[in-house]
Amino acid sequence: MKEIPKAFTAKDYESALYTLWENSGLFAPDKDPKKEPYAIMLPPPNATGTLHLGHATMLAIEDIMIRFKRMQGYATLWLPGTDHAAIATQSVVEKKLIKEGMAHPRETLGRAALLEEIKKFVAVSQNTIKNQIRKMGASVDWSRERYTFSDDLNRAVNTLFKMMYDDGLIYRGDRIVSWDPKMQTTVADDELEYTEEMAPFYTFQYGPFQISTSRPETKFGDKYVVMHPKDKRYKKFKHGDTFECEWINGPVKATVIKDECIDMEFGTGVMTITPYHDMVDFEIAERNKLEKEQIIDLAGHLLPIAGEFAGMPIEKARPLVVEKLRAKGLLVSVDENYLHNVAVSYRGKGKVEPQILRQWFVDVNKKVIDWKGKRLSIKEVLQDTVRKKMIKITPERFEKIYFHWIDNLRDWCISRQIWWGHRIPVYYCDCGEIIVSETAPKTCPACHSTELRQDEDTLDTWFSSGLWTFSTLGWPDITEDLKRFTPSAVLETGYDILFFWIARMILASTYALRKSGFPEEKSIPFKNVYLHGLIRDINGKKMSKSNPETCIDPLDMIEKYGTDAVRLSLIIGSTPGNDMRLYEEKIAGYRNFVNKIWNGARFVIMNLDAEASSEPEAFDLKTLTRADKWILTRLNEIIEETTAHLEAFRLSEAGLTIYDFFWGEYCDWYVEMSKVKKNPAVLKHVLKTSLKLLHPFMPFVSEAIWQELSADQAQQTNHEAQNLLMVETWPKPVKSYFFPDESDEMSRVMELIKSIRSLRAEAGVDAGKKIKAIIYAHEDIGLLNDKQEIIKRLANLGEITITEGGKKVEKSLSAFVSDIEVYLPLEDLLDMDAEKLRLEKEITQLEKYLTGLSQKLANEGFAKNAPKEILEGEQAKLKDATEKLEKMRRQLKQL
RNA sequence: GGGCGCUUAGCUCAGUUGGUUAGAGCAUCUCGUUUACACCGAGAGGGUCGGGGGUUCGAAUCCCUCAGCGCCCACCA
Repeated sequence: MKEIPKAFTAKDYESALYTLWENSGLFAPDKDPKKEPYAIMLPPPNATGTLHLGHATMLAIEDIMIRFKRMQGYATLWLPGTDHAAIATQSVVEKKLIKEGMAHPRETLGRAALLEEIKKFVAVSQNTIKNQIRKMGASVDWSRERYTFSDDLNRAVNTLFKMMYDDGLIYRGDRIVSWDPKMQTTVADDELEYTEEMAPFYTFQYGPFQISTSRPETKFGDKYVVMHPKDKRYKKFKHGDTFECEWINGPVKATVIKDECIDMEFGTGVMTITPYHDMVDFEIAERNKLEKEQIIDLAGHLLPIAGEFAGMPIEKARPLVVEKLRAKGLLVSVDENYLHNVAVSYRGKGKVEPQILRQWFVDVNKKVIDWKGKRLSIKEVLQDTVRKKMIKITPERFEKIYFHWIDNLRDWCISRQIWWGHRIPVYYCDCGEIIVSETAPKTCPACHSTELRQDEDTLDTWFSSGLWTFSTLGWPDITEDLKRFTPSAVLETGYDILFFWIARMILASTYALRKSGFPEEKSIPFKNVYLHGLIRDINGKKMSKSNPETCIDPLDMIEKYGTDAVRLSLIIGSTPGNDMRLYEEKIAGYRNFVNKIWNGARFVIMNLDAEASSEPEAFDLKTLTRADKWILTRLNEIIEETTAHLEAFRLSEAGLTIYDFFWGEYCDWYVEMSKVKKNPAVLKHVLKTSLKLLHPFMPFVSEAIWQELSADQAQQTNHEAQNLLMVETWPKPVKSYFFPDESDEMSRVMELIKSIRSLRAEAGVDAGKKIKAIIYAHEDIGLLNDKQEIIKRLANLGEITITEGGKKVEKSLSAFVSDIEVYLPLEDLLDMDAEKLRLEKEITQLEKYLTGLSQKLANEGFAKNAPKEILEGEQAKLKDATEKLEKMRRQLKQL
C-alpha cells in the first residue's frame, strides 16, 4: 500500500491537474454531432486588470455549469477571451506614462505610437489574466480564445456598422453629449456616475426675475428666462416677451419662455438656460427652437464670449464671476450648504461637462428589424425577447429593471474621441462624399480622389462587446461553430452590467443574426441570463484595493487554502442577484471540507478490496446490510436533489446538498460504521459517485482522488490508468436498490438510538463512546423489537472502553446493555403505552395535515389554476400520507 | 421624486410553487485521540424568522402597514 499524505495540500496538485486536463483536449466541445451543444461565452475581463473576486465568482459559477453539463454528455463550449476596454485601458496607460514623466502622452507620442504603447501593455496584462483563469480551474476552451480588438472581431464590428448604417440605424448628428474633459471623449449616459458635492448656490437678479445657479461661470450667454406657463407669480409675462437687463459683461436682451418642465416649487420658479452645456436646457432649447451658444471649450476653458474671463478654467472663473456680479449689486443671496449631484465618468473618472458635438448614434426607434412577420425597432425587439421568455433572467426581478431601462432608452451615442478602440469605418472625401466600408477604400467612388480621411473617432467599447456572443464564433461568416453554438445556453455576469452589456448583446445579436438569415429563436445571444451578486467585505462594503485590511485577493486565498476552497466559499451561501460578504474564515472552513474529502477517500483506499467491484450492478443484494442499503438509498436521493438544483441554477443548494451528505452521512456515519463491518464495494461506489457530484464544485480535489483510485486500481489489475473524472458520466439514481420498507425500519432504529442517547444524557451518564458503539453495532441490533435479542446481539460484539465519571472502564457490551437497564428504563422505549402515545400523537398530526391537503386539493381555484406538476405532486403527497396514516392506525390496533 | 432589494441563532448566510418539529458554517460550552482526518468526532445551549395587522386548516414564505439598512433609475436649475 503506497503512502497517501494525511492532508491535501492543494498547490501540490493544482497546476499538474490543470495541465492534465488542458492537454487532454477535452475542454474543447465534443465533435460528435449527436451531442447536444451547450455554450457559455465567458464575459471577457478587461485586458488591463488582474483577477478580482468578481472574476473569481464568475469563473467558479460558469465552471460549475460547464463541468456539470460536460459530465451530462453535452458538447460543452466555454469560450474565453479578453476585452480591450477602450477608455479604461487608454486611461490606465496614459496615467502610467504620465507617472513615468511624460506630461502629455497623446501630444508627445501621437496616435500610432500611443497605440503601440497600449498594445504592449495589454499583451502583458492578457497573459496575467489568462494564467489567473487557469488558477481558478476554469475549463475554458483555450483553442477558441478571442480578443475584442483582434482583426477578425474588427471585421465583425465594421460589418455590423455598415449593415446598420445602410439600414439607417446608424446616423450622425449634433447632439448634446456628456463630455469628459479629462479623457477628451464623450461618455454614454449609463457610463456616468453621480457623486454628491456641496457647492455654494447663488441667486442673482436678472432683470425683473431672480434666478439661481451653482454654476455662474456658464451664464455668460444666457438670454432666455424660463418659467412654468401656469405659474401665477409670473402671469403678467407672456411667452416671447423681451426685456433688457444688466448682466455679467454689460446689458443683454432676454426673452421670456414658458415651458412645462419647470418645477414651480424649486427656488424662484424661474431659470435661465445654457443649452450648450446642460441636458435639460438643451431640450428646452430644442423644443422652443432657441439659439445655442458654446461657452466652454473642450478642455474646460471659457471662450471669448466670457470677455475678460476668456481662457480661464471654469473652477478659477467661478468666484471671479460671482465677485463681479456682487460688485454690480446683482447678487441676491448665497446658500453655502447646497447639495447637488456631479456627474463623473465611470471609466475615465473625469468630471463631465455637457457639450454639443457631432457624434454617431444608433437609432433605437426606427422599425427595420424583420421580426416575427413585423418590422420592429431595436427597442421593441429588446422588449420582445424578454417578454416572450425567449430569454429568461435569473433572478426574475431583474426583468422589471430591464424593462424600465428600455422604456427610458434613448438613441445610443457610439462614437468616442479616444484612440484605443475600433476606429469608425467611415471615410470622408474632400468632395463631400461619405463612404462607409468594412475595409479601407482606395478611391472615392464619386470623384475618384485617393485622398480619403478616416473618421478620427473610435467606437464605444460596448459596441464591440455587444457582438461577443456571435463574433467570437466567426460571424459575419456562417461557420459551423456559429450554427452549432448559437444561441448560447447562459450568459453569466454581475448584475451591475445588465444595461451596459446584456441589452447591447441582445440588440447586436438579434439584428445581425436576423440579417444573416437566422430564425428569431436562433438569433438571440443566449437563452438564460444569470446575474450574480457583488462580493463585499465582512462589513458589507465594496471591496477595494484602497482598504487592504478587508480586501481579499483571490490569488492569495488560492495560495493559502487552495482553489477548491475558494470556489466553494464563493458559491455556498450566495444567491443570484444578491451581494455576499466574504471573509477569510469562511474560506478556511471550506478548506477543511476539502481535507475531509481527501481523508474520507484515504480511508477507503486504505481499506480497498482489490477484488471488489464498485459497480452497483455487481452488488449482491442479499449480502447488503441495512446500513449499506440505507447509504445507497440516500445516495440516490442526493443524486436526484443535486441534479435538480443544478438544473435550476440553485448552485448554493446543490453544493450544500452534496456537502452535507458527504460529511455528515457518508464520513460521519457510514465510514465510521465500516470500521466495525465493512463492504468495500459499497464504500467505494458511494465515494466514487460522490466525487462525481462534487467535481463541478471542487474539481481539483475530486480529480486528484479519482486519479489515486485509478492508479490504485491500475496497479492491482495491471490496467492503464482510468479516464479523467472531468469527463465521467454524471450519476443517475439506481432504481434497483430502492428499499423503502427497510429504510423505514432503519430510520426507526436510528430514532431509537437517538432516544437512548438523550435518555442517557438526562440520567447524567457520559455519552460519547457508548453511544458510538451502538451506532457501530446498530445494524446488528436488528429491528429492536425484541429486547432479549438486542442484549444477546450486543453481547456478541465484544469488549469496549467506556468512560464513567472521567475514569476509563473496560466493559463488555452486555454489561453496557445492562447499564442501560440499570440507569435507564429501556423498557420505556419499547413500552407499549409509550409507543401508543407516540403513534397517537403522530396520527393526530398526520390527520391534521391530511385535512389541510385535501382541502387544498378540493379548492376549485387550486384545481383549476395550479400547474399540472404541482397538482400531481400534491396528489402524490396525499396518497403517501393516507397510506402512512393507515399503516400507523394498523400498528396502533396491534398494540 | 420614482423603483427594487435586504432584515431568520452571538456572527455570516441558506430556506426551490405556502406544508408536518425553521437549517448550515463559524463562535460558545461539555465530552472524547479505538490504525481516514484535531483542517477530527459525539453532544449541548442559542430563534416570538425586524414591529403590527390580514388571508389560510396551516405563513419565514402571500397581502397591507410601519421602521431600519442598502442599491438602482430620474431633467430639480
